[in-house]
Amino acid sequence: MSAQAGQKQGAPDELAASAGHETAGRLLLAAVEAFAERGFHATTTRDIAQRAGMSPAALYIHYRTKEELLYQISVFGHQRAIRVLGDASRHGVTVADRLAAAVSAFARWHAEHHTRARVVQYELTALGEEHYAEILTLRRRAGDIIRDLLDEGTAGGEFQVADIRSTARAIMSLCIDVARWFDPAGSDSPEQLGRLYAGLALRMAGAAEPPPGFGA
Amino acid sequence: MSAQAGQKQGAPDELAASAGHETAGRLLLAAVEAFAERGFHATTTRDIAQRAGMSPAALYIHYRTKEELLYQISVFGHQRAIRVLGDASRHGVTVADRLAAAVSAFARWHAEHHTRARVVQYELTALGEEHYAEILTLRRRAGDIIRDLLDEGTAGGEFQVADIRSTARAIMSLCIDVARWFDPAGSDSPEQLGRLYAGLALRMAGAAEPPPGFGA
DNA sequence: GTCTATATGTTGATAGAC
DNA sequence: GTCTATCAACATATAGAC
Repeated sequence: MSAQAGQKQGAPDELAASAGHETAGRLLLAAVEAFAERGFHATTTRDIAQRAGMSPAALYIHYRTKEELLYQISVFGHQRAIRVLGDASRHGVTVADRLAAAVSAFARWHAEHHTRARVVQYELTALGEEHYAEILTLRRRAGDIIRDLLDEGTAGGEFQVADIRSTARAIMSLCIDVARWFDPAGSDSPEQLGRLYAGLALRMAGAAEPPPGFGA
Repeated sequence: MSAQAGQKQGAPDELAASAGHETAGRLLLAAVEAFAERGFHATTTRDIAQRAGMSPAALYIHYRTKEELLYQISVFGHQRAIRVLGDASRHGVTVADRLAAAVSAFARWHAEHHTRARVVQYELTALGEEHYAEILTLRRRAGDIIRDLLDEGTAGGEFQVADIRSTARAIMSLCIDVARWFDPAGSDSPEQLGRLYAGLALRMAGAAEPPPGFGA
């Protein structure tokens, strides 16, 4: 795969652009692919540089360490995922609509960006201590979005949830795990998956089923 | 942590025993911990040997390669998880009871054995091609257990599932992801988690809610 | 079966030319 | 800003003594 693999023609990648420098952005995309395939620790700086079409030394002009690459990917990925989740969670009149929109968007993000989601969700522990703590703060924000929706829906009688904290965690967990198994060559599109997961989340929340013919 | 970390006093570990030789078993347990902490590729044979209290060379008396250690862990772990799932799935009169039992047991296994479950579920891709294919066959069997239950319940009118294949995958996915986040120091016990997840799975399957006071 | 010692290659990161 | 060349540390796996 080339350094631009996964990059749609003419659609500038946000992650690459976030680096501020063209070469730095290319290295960032190369690192995502390498980390997703082999994991952070097993990825060599040589591999990253090679995927970006550069010499091993070039990496250190743009990033102090290999860990800094992971950190940039992690921060940006979390920010995007949380934004997608948060925006969708304000998109709807009823709480059920908003939960469905939030879950649909979050699951869909993990399917569409499954490669970088894999790095974002599974390589966290390779971060340095300070960077790790910083990311955990971001993650708490994401969990709170779902929990607030369950809180609101339960208080208003639209949802029936015995354990809000655990149920919110389960819904997040369901969406996150998409990054592990999703295969773009499989039969489900990210959109279909999002719709399906929205329905599952509503059921998990004990929301009243829509009458047949509505939704689904 | 010592090589016996996680090992309850006097309770012989099945995984260790499966090696057939005491030292080989100790190396297997050491490898599980190392792979879970750092990932397969990033784990050194020195680290494994050291955790088992042996010299680096001792590993190669019992295992030809580092990959063979992962393979043994993977086969045994999958066999156990599938057995736990399959046994529970025959435990109940109604389909709903059996689905609840299966999900409860499967989620609980991932919580109780979260360290080895992490290796089993997330280090698959580090296996050699043949070993990987072998494990995939095992995994398909696990997925089929849940799918068969959804099939049966839907045919009998007890469940309401639009997309059986995807819903079965989602239920499996929910349980598997427990290995990623479960913290034994957290507030939920594996048993509580199993109960909660059984209820969530029933809802995902569109099973009729038990009247208040029954179950939950 | 376990050890010490080591062969052979690779690693993250740097030095210095251009 | 990028390259080639390189360092010191570390990797997997093996040889041979006990």
